[in-house]
Amino acid sequence: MSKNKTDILTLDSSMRTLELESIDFFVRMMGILGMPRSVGEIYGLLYFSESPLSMDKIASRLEISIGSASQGLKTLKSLKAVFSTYVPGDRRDHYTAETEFRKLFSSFINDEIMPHLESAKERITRMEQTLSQEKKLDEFHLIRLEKLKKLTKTGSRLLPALAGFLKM
Amino acid sequence: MSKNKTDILTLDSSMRTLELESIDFFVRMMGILGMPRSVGEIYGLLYFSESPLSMDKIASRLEISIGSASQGLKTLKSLKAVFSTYVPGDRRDHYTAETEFRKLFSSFINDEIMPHLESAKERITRMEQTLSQEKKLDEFHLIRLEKLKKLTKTGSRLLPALAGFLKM
DNA sequence: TGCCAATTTCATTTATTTTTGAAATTAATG
DNA sequence: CATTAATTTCAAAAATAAATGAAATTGGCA
Repeated sequence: MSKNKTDILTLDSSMRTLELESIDFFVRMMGILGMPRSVGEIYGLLYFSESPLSMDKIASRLEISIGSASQGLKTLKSLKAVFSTYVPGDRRDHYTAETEFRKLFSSFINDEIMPHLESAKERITRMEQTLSQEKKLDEFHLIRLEKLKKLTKTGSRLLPALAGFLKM
Repeated sequence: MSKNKTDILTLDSSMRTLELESIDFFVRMMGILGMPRSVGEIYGLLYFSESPLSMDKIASRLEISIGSASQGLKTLKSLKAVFSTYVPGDRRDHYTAETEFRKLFSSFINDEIMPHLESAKERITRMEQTLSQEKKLDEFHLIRLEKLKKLTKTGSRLLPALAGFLKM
């Protein structure tokens, strides 16, 4: 289907302007969070789309490959940033953006940050063991380690709380 | 000097273990924040170093080029994550890690996040102008835009407050 | 069941980022 | 102020990440 630009041209030009700004907006936002361009593009497109879009429509509107679209949607689905919507009479999946940012942050924090914090804690435990094997009492390194512990503890308390606290 | 591993071998092996864990720790942490490997390595080395280190000592301990060390220190200085310490009788600069994480977050938020939020706000303003030029009242897109506004507003209030709130 | 559209996967290509290394610059010391 | 150590800069190389495109897989439907 629509490998041409018919879809684009059916939008009036202010809508297209808006769509492009939205895509640009989310490409940058997702960029801050370390997400690849295509992920931001897809989310930005869906965010301002009134109807759910199929994968091939997404790919053709954004002029990216279906491989990229599939990969990007996979990422977005795993972050719960996008979900499939049933469209009668069409066997393709159709996608809608999750627009409650609180949810997005919540799964971003859980999926992308918390695992790192957990392994950081394990590493700190290992460091404590190493240090306690030392005969001499090493004040300096003990203090440094305490700071790291506080850092990870604060992080793993604060971040999930934060997502819950948001009203968006 | 010391292009050989004399420096390393003067550390007893538990200290070296600790140093390596610290480097690894911060390589990963900084990685989450999108910082290159060398930046994490340098910070990790300095974090667990009792004395300030010169650039060439940093480069040789980490086995990275002086170009990388210079570049990485530049980044860390701009983030106020590292500062120069005067060492008598040595004409080289010596570096010490800032260990108050609150400060680090604060300048990270100010330097790396806030500018994006500011330009996001400008983009939203432009989008509102585009939308208001439309004759028909477009409920859907208005709501979406409102959400974006709330997002940027919440972000630019919450993030700086957060850094101030931290006790680390 | 067998067909075919839709989607996923993944090896290869392309683009981007980081590191290197050497030349240029800066700054301290005799 | 000339010399040389220290540092920065930046073009090129190396490493890494992302996108492509085609083959493999999945899953609905006749």
